[in-house]
Amino acid sequence: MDKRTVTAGLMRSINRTIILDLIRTSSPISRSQIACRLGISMPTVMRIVDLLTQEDLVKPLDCVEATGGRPRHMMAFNGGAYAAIGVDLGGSKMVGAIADLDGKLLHETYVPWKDGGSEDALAELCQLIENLMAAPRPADQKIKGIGVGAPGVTFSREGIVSWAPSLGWCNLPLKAILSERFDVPVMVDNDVNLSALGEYGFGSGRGCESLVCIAVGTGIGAGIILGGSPYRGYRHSAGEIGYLLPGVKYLGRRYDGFGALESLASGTGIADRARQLLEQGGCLPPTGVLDAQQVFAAARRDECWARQVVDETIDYLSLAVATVSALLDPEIIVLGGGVARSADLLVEPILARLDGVVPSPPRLVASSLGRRAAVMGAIMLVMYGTTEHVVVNQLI
Amino acid sequence: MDKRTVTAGLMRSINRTIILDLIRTSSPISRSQIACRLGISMPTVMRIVDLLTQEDLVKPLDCVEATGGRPRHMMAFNGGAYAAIGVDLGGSKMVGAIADLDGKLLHETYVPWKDGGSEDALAELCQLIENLMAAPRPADQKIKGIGVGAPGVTFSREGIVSWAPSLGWCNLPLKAILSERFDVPVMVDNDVNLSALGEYGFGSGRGCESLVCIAVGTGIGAGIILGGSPYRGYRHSAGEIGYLLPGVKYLGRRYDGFGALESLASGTGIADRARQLLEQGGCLPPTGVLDAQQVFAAARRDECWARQVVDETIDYLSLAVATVSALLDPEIIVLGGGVARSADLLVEPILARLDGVVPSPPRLVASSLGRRAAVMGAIMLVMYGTTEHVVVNQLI
DNA sequence: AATACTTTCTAACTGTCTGTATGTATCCCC
DNA sequence: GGGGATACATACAGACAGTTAGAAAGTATT
Repeated sequence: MDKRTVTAGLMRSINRTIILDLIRTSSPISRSQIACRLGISMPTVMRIVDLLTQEDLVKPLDCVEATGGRPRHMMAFNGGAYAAIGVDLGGSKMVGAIADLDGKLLHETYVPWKDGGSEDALAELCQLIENLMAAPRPADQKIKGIGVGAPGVTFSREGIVSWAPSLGWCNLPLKAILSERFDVPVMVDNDVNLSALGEYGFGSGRGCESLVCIAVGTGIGAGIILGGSPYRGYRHSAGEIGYLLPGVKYLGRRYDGFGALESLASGTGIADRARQLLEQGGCLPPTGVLDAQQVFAAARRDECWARQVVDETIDYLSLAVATVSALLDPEIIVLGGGVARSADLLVEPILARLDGVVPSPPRLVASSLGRRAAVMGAIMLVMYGTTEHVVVNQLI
Repeated sequence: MDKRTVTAGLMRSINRTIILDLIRTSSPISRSQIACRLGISMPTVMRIVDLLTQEDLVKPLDCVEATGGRPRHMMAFNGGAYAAIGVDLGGSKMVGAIADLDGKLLHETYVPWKDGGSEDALAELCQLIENLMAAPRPADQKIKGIGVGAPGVTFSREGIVSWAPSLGWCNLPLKAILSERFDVPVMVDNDVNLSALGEYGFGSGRGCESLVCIAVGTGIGAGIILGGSPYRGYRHSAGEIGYLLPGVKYLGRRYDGFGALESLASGTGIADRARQLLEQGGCLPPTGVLDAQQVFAAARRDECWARQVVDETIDYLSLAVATVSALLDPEIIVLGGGVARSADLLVEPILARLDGVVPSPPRLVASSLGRRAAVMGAIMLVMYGTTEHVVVNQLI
């Protein structure tokens, strides 16, 4: 595909993007500060900030700052003027929220999944969106759009969910369907990419240049943000670290739908390993069914079998973190997904195991958004996607 | 760091970059075709192509193409007008070349490394460059610059080799030294990044959007090209796949200077494993010393011990390829480095092992530039680095 | 308190670049 | 040789960022 040529209009879009991002991350800030910080002339800043103010994306504050000369009039990002709807279609649940562009939650819903076919999932999604739209919020607040994260392969540019087995969706043109029905812009992406975007915009990775979010839940996946932009790969399957191989002996098999690493270290894998260990030892699992949460709880109580399962989990996750660090060297690695609720048991031991193992040890932190990460990422996706968000890059 | 704002001048640079790249990859091409292909107006194409012609980067051809109307005057990239010098400082050798911007080699030298200290390496490098500059070439051909690939950690923007143990260099401002001495632009980068850039520009990965070059030599490293640009990571240590861990049991150790994977599957590692196996079996290595080349040669003769070593090597490399594919999903993976001379023994078996293992199987091919990859990458680096090479990217 | 100084903000103008519109050149086909 | 088609050329208009100079609104100084 050919690169994009530039006209005066796109030049304005690029500068607008940069100024808006600066205001968003540095409010309150005055126009002269923007000019100085970006090395851009005052009139240009004036013109663009005026436009942003007209669009309600930026608002002047009352506060001024003394400088020895004429005082600065401070401006701020006006995230409250718009709301966005974000939905995270998980493997076993659906989390939806409506929030303003500052990331302030206005309303949130959580719907556990009834196991149904494709039609049902779509109908429930529409119902959820309708409920969120009806939630009470400031009278003059407009809706910017809807962002949806789907568990599977997505073509985010086209807005198509190409393959989401847990929903029974195949080549579903979700963007077309939803934007037709709700008459607002709709953005679609992979749920793990959205988690990464959420952490990048509102969570542990705020202000970072590059970030990888390792989401450990039903499966394991990684969302990759490089230079502020989600990296999706040539065949839309970057970040599929559930398919990493924790050893040569995992080579000779087929992994259809579930990868080698995730069959060991995902929530499901943790529970499986615990069950096996207990059965081996002659004990029955505590309550018949057993999930990762219970394993971690038992490990906190220092039960021997659970400690062993958790230790092995730490080993496997260390492998994943080492891989990401050695290959991509991101500024920060965020541990997310359901298992991240037990991140306090994981982060330090993983870092300890990586000492001396990888060339430059990563910053590894727990998700600060928890199960809301993908939803917040969807808000971010809408914010970026509804205005031309474009930057220049120096090759080399 | 703040993103870059745009003025009319940078707008011109961007469009210039895109037009030049199109001419380079699609010569011969007419100006009207460029306008049509890029969706840009004719006058703009005219103006920029005129400038490029004045700079001698583009030349009009005599040939015309009938169209039913006024025939197209074809233009072509004029790579022959400039030469660039590329040097690949390997762990055990120094390869240098002078080539024109089409990638046509004019002269090449190969200097095996005498083991000396920092001063020696630099002096020999300077000598090599001087020899290359003195090589006979077309009279009117100007020299665009010098590109150097160093085996270690480099800060390519600053032109500093921060840590190259095999040369004894630490924080050496190579760019400053060489550009002072030779009075031409100098670019510095990691040798593996340059191999990737070479394959991307002139080798197996020509025209690809993203590429990972896995270089298996004394060590193992990967060069990563995403969106036409080398990706180097936040701490300049992306692509260090020599440090991948082929199993949980490799966790509890320290790897100083040599990673887990490369101690098994690099040229050195292959020789080590072969030696161990032979000693175990009571045989002595054929000639006392033993290197990877000999192991592959023996495997071709179907000697049992060598087949086993090669099979294990294939397993380890499959792990590396699977990792790259699962995490980055590049358009193409190129197998390079010294071991790639035996790529015919490796590529097919690796692909076979990956069938059903990774979500979307990669295109895996052998390097087509061989030991010249990094040198050609250096040429590429000079070509990109000496003119403002800049593009726009849509975030999201 | 009046003045000088400093910094922010505003307005008019200039320069650069791309696009549009129109004109010209050069072929093929009849 | 004329009509049609396509490529190339030129003149002008529009959009945008930068420059310059000046007004506004404070603080420091005398």
